[in-house]
Amino acid sequence: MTTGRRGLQPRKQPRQARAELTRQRILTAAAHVFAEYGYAAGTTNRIAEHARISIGSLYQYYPNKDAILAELATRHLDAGAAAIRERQDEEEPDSLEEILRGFARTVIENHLDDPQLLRVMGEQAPRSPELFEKIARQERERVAYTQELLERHPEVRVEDTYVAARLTVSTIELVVHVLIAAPESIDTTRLENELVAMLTRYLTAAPSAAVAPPAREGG
Amino acid sequence: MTTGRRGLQPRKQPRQARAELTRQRILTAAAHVFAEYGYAAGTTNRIAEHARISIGSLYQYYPNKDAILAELATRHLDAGAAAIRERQDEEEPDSLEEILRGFARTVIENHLDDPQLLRVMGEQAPRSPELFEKIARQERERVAYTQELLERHPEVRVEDTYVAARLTVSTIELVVHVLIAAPESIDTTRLENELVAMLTRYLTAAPSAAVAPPAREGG
DNA sequence: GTCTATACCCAGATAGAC
DNA sequence: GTCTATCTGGGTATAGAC
Repeated sequence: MTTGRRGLQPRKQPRQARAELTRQRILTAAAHVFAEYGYAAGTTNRIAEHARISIGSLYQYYPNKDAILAELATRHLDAGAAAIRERQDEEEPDSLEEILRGFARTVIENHLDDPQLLRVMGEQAPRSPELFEKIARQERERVAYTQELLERHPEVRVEDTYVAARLTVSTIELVVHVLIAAPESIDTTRLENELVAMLTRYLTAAPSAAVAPPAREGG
Repeated sequence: MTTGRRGLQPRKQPRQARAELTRQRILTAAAHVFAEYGYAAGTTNRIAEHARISIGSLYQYYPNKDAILAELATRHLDAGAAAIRERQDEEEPDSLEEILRGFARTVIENHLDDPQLLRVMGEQAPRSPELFEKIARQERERVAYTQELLERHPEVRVEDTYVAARLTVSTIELVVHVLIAAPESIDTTRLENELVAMLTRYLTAAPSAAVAPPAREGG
């Protein structure tokens, strides 16, 4: 077995497969390193070290540090979008509460694997214009979808569906984001229940009831 | 008017006053620069430039970059804490709704002057252990205070006051934080109303009502 | 007490051998 | 295609003149 060959091709080129594997190793290492050290201290050297490849090799696969984080972020975003779309494809439950529950659960599940990394990505990462735009677009899509939902659902009672949709989307994402990553973490089922309860009541109660104080001087 | 003197003192020494003024200049410049460029790109050179002093002078007043940001953060935190305490000293309104409204309004007001800076501080700043601890302590205090409030208030109906308190505090702070800084901003009064409505309904409705689906098979 | 000039540090990125 | 060794850039921080 010298420089073997197995036919006419110069070599059974494993380029794509191996390369893809290496990329994956780098991403996994990067996720670990960013989660543990944060963005700034998550150096490419550390990432390479943790991936058991040299720094030179790392730069064969990614042009720079931001590109690595951007790919992690993109994958997370895509996974989230896919999960939501998937859920939408199943037929929608009737009650608003169950719809919200599905939404909350999806977001929670999407945050479970590596809350620390998610925290770093969401909070410390410098967002490139493209990434920023991607995030913004996804946000807008969710708000639009939610607004539409609020408008067609008979249980809903809110004055301004756009504001309500933004509040709903933001609340779920933000609260899940920080409470999952919080040091003293909350049971996820409970978190889901409370979020759902909060939003359901908000969206289905008559708007004026809670906002205006009970008439005081008779009328 | 040569090197004038006005009495026996070597000179009306303006040390403290001028120094304090310079510190303030630096802080103001830093706030501007951090808000505009973010933490990493908000270099000390830029800060000095914007404050119209030399980089050398800047380091006469602050030992390093983090110290500058830490002081900005500390001032914000202290201002917030003071505002809340102040509000507590006035007598508390009776209705839960008005209490929550006061809380929400205070947080909103505290975020109005420089949302961008707040965003950078909250999201990108490397938190030193001391600063981190300070933030955590303030968070715990607010949660504890809120929990106590929930426990003694007759309108409140929640299973777990601790979880409810955390959710309440997190929701107000997070949602205000991002929606104020959002590109397409929401009217603050509306934001306040919606938040108050959401939380009031959440905290005062009977817990089981919204969580359990309406009985389906008769019972 | 303020400045200019510069030293230092270290992470990102590259060159070139193998 | 992977490595080691090295360069580069620029931000932080300091030295020393004035």
